[in-house]
Amino acid sequence: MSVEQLKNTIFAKIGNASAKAFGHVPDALEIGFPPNPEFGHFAVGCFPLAKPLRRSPSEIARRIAEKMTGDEVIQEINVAGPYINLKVWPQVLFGEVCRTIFAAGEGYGGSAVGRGKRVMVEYLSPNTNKPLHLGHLRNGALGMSVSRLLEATGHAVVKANLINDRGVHICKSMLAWQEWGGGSTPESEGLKGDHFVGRWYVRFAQEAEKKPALESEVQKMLQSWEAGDPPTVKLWETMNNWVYDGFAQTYRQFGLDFDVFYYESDTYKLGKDIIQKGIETNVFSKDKQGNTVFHLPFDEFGQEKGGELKKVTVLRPDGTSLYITQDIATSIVKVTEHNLDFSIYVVGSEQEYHFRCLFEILSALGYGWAQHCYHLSYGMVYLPEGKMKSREGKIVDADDLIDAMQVLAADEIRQRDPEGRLALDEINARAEKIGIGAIKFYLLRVRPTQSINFDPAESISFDGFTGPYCQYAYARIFGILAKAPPGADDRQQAAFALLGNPEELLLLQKLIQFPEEVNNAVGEFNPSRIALHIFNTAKAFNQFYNKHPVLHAADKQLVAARLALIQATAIVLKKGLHLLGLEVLENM
RNA sequence: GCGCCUGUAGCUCAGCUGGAUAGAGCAACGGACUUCUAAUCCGUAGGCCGCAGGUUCGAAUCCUGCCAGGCGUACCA
Repeated sequence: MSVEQLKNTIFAKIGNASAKAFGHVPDALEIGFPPNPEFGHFAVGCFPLAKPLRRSPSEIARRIAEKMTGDEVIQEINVAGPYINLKVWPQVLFGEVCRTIFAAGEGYGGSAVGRGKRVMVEYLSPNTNKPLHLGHLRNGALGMSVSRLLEATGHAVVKANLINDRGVHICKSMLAWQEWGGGSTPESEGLKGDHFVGRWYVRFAQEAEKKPALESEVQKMLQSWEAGDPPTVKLWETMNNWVYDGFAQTYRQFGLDFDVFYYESDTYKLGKDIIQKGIETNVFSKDKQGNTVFHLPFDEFGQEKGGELKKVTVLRPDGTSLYITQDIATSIVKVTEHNLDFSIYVVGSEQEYHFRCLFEILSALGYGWAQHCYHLSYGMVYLPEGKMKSREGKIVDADDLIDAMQVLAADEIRQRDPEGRLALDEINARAEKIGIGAIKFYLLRVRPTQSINFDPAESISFDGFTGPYCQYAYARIFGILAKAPPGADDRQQAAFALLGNPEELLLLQKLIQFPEEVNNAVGEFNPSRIALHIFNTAKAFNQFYNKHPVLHAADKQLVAARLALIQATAIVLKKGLHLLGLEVLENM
């Protein structure tokens, strides 16, 4: 009997009793958990029956419960006001839940709701003129987690990275390096490629302040690039490749991966072609200044103060393309190349208007799939004044933060290893999982719409509602399993009837709820639900751990039952952390 | 001005498809390691759920108005 079947059994029983009491079989009841495990294991509120039966929820609960008796599944039935609280025999409750989890393994919590659906998650989307920063890390953590959530629910996921590799900002670092670089390279300077290029971008800004004429030189360089001037294109390729090498290192370290890369240098021309065709079909028109524009429908966008329809410019008078021009093309390429059922864009909330316009234009161009495009918008990451400034300006550099977190984690590990038994490799391997886990968890633990006030002290904490706290619970379980004598976890020996104290019940409740939370998280594209639930699971385990021995429990059957319970817990913790992009450790 | 988001404990946030006494982490204070890793656990304290109306048997949750902050408001990305 699975957890689902257990719930169905309860529904059936209540349905029967309701039929006896009122001649009415309810269809809208929901099963939940009582606030206090002592009330029971499951709770059913009778509010939805109040209207059809025209009686108070309390009376309904009382009269239904009167018609119910215990059986081989239900141990006890209690009424508390409008709630029917049920206790299930512990051997059934713990036994069935553990068996369900073991049978599903790391598939526990997943489902097949997305089977046959192909979905693209575009995320990160950096510019190639400077290194990644904290905002990119939030984007990356979100994109990766949402991808894994979709995979866990049966979707075929294509992870995409859209690289903004052309434009005047790219030319700035090119020009600066050409002028003052003196042939230096990332190798010669011992710098990551993206940091090296970013340095020239900053240099340009400094020089341009002194000498404004540089701005027009950059424009000239952009024109050379668009004209395909070989030396300019060569320079562009060289510097972009340096950046890609640097990004690749950061992706690898932060655990981000992609199935496909799109480059705006590839799509911006296609964008122009699509606009041309759209002009012929009257989707676009020219305004007085010579811009090619799209008029936004009044119903959804309203109008300008002057009473005219709002409009989006899709081509400048000189025929050069804009951000949205390229995005129109990329959106179309994505769908046609990958036959998508759904296309997700993980991009900050400051671009909400942009995406509303983009999807509107795609619709107007006749692409019905535009309604299956979704902008996964997330809030900004704000920095406290004056803190964590890097030399390059008021940003938190992604690589610096990752390094700093690993150093802190390594310090913590050494504190726990005063005799210096651990090899340096082992310390570093653990520090990487812990440090990166801390960052990802910190960025994912609030819902995407919330902006994050980056608090350096809190972000580096390993206590409380953090990734390392959850990882530690897993490591503790592993520690117990490693010390268990051979055969101690023989499940034939496990007497689940001996389980049922409040700590065990709370822990079990978290294991039962996990699949539902995965479902909610996917439905809302909201990994924070997983973060919260995994934290609560880890906390429930720690509470149990602190109060009840596992290996030293009174008898073998109890040891085996508790081992099964914590093995099931380990599966849920690992799976949940995986959905957030965190790795587990067997020792911390 | 208009649009979207946010406002819950000193701080950071859950709860927002209405239901059992509003929860958690951090910070503060007090406890628990000869016992499966104390990166842990237990306890204390801390709240006109931004304000005002309305709907409801019942509102942090839904509706209206207002206040405060953030983002956006298109020829930047």
